[in-house]
Amino acid sequence: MAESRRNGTPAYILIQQSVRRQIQADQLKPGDPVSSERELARQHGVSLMTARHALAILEREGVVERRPGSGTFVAPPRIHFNKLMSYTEQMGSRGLAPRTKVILARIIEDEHEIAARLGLPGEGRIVKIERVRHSANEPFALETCYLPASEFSGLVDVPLARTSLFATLENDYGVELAYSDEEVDATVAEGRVAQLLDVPRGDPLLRIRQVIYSSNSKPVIYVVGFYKSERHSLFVRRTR
Amino acid sequence: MAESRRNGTPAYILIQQSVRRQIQADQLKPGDPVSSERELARQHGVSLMTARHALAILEREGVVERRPGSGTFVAPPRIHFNKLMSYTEQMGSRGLAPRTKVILARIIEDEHEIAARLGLPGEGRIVKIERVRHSANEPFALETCYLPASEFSGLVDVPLARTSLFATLENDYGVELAYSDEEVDATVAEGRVAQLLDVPRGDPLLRIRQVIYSSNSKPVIYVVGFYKSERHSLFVRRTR
DNA sequence: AAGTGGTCTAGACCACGGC
DNA sequence: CCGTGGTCTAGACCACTTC
Repeated sequence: MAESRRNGTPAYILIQQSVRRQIQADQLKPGDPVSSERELARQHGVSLMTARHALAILEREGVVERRPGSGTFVAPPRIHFNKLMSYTEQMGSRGLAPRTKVILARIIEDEHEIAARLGLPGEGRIVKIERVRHSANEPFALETCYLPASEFSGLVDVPLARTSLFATLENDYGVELAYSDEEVDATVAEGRVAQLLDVPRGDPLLRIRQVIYSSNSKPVIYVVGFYKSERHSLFVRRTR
Repeated sequence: MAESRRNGTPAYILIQQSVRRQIQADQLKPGDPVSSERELARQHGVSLMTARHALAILEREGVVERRPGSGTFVAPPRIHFNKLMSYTEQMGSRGLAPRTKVILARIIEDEHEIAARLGLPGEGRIVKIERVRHSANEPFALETCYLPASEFSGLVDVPLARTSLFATLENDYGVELAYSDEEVDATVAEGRVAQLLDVPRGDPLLRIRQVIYSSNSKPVIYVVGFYKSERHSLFVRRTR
């Protein structure tokens, strides 16, 4: 095998990264042609199939569009359908600064239903973090996260107002978040939720309950979120 | 190139089909091992990379799971996350009989916003179909569909109370539905919607606006749906 | 040790797009 | 026409799981 890999990283991932970097650095804009398969293969000293593999994954992720007979092009600014992203990442991808207020961060017990969602025994200790998300100095979401305290009790001391929960988990705890299953429905604002979101009671809210799993399919976070309806909608892509 | 293709169909698609057939015919149940890459390659007289390609696609579709060092296995009966299904199909998959009442089916004009969603010129004629979905003899959803009248004006005469719109489009019109983009938010029941759904005004409703595209990426249907919240929630899977 | 999936090579021919 | 992506070959080594 040619020494196309610097360390243990597969060559096709290095190629993806190099293309992604060019897009991120605005050297390539939507619609611009990406180096062709043959070109990438040559540049990286790699076989054609390997360069193809890299582009195939970028295409599947929607980063790039391939037009047979014509070339490979940077995909138009896509809405990130069905993409698991933290609030920080979502805001960042729109060039906005996230603002978060932590309402509560402590360890709770005897929440059997939540423990069950996390696959924990009934009396499992749980980290509970309640945050209000702001945009334009106005609250628009209330998100309550629950995590197993056995692994993540240290989170209660992390300054989550300015640190991303996703980033902390991935960087400091070595957790690789992989996917989430969400249940979406509609409710109306009441009591504490109405108060924290600063909306009249009776206003419609989108409620999203999600379980986020790590790459080994273990539940890591259970999140219940309430979103002001006129400020937030959810985009989903379904395929047949 | 070896004559691995009978007609013009690529070999990797034929391999996919053969695996799918075995699963469909219950010869392979969830958890059962699928023939290994090398075995499939031999069976189909094809190179390893080609067999791999076939399995890679089946994996991406969630049909199959690959465990390095171990094998490839039929994926467990997956909940159809992010799957584009008609109401009829959804009910059918739960063993329930669909019940639908057609409120309105006619051709409208001068609906510029809707025409825009369908990619039509402003004054395009549009088929509008309004239906109430029932379950347990109780209305739970109001769905309004819009389609370009240029192609689908015949739909106003189809008995859509007992015929699936998806099935009609796919069978009678030769349209291949491919994917949909949905925007989900929360509203409250008001006026005509509250009346048709038989709920008090002010009750929370889930609103889903979706554009359904055919396989050539042309918008075919625009649907606005209102769903009783306590009877309906939406499941979404996101991946990182 | 044998078998599996994951990565990779160095070529090949095809259909199609744009000039 | 040449360059592009799409398909394909006949091998190879690796890390891993299973026995």
